[in-house]
Amino acid sequence: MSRTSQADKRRTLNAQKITEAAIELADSQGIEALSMRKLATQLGVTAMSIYNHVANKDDLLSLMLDHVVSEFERPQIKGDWQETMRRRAHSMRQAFLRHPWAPPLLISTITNGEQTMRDTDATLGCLINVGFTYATADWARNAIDSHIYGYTMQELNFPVEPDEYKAAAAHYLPMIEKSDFPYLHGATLALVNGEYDGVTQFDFGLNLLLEGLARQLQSGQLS
Amino acid sequence: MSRTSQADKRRTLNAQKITEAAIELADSQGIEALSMRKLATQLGVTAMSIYNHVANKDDLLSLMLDHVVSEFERPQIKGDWQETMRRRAHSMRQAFLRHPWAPPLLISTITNGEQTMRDTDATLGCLINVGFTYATADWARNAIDSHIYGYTMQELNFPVEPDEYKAAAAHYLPMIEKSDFPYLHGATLALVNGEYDGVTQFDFGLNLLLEGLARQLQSGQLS
DNA sequence: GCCGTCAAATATACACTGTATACATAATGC
DNA sequence: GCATTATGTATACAGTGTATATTTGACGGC
Repeated sequence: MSRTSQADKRRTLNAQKITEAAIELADSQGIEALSMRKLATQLGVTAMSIYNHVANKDDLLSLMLDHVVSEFERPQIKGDWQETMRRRAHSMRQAFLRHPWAPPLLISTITNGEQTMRDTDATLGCLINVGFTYATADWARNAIDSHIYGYTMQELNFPVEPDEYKAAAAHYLPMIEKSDFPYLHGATLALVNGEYDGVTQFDFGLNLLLEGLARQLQSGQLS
Repeated sequence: MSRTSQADKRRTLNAQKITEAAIELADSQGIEALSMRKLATQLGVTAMSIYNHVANKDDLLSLMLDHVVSEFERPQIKGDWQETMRRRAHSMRQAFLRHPWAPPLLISTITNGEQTMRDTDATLGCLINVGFTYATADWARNAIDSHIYGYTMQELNFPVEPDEYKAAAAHYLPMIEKSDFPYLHGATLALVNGEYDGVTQFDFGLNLLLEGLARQLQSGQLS
């Protein structure tokens, strides 16, 4: 038994297990709670053991991010490009809601891993396949991703359930002087009175982009 | 002289000076270099002195962010709403290029200061004034801001000057296997060959949004 | 001019961070 | 079975935010 318990203590660690435990910790406790010592404790090991499998914390974060990217739905090259882009966008938003620490890091990290390259390749491929040029496919991907990241980060910033909006608005209303902020006051009041449910729509902005792209593509401005 | 130098050491600090020094430090050295001790040194004072004027580091960051927001061009309620939105968007991007640490914090911070409220109020006001409802104005602002934040953060993530794109692409090309990433490889090659300058366009995505909004507004879908 | 009061600057300390370095130990190749 | 190598550990260091206690200097009333 001493032998097995000792054996258990050896060769149990690897980069994948570390990455998974780190993601779980960041998901449940927040990214600021992810320290090498806490992660090591979670893994039943000392902090320095981790460094036998990952170069440093930045390296670990890259592994975590690449895993998140692997959860994006990979575009099919053939098929309805608008629907493909929509499915990818929705899967990205869902992944970000599961891993709220990811978007700021992902968008601010230069060194991207293999999954990121696969995602970019498939996304560009889908667009190029329907007539976009390298340049316009890049512009389109850039605009779509801007919306996905920007929208989701705003959404994560204000984590209020649809049925709580009214209460949240009522809470903030007294701080918003009508004379100073007439429109903001009116908007908040509309929320309190139930004239507007406060739910912004991910698809609203996404559709504006996709419809605009489709129109420009059809009129030959993008090919 | 001892009196004046001593007097200089007293009553010289206030929240505004601290905020300005902190912004300067973050702009020049990066947000990760902004520590209370370094900031104190910059101000010729000890770290704990700062706490006589700001509650804690989070409070300081809020002050810094509100200053950044004050650099946004405040929408006029009357006037061409598309042009107003465009001017605001451009001024925001410029502010973010000056203060690259700001976007992730600004988009992830719940407690927003007075300047943020002024910006939101004026933006909603401009839209409501031309026929948007509280709901559709909120959707529009949300979509536009998503693009501004998302685009700028992507841009900051890849800080390559236009004339360096070719060299950067040539550097990355060997890492991108043609068989694994055909489209990414092709796009990078197009950059190396000068067929595409690599400059994505802030206005490309912004125009898609504004034109789509204008069309929907005109057809009565937003009022 | 002096002196008590009070605000502002400081000194010290604590718990926590990432990680360099040196070492111990268990698994593997010959 | 033994040397090598891989993996986990112990210790230490510089740096972080900030709580607490203390000193210091400016100002109002006499």
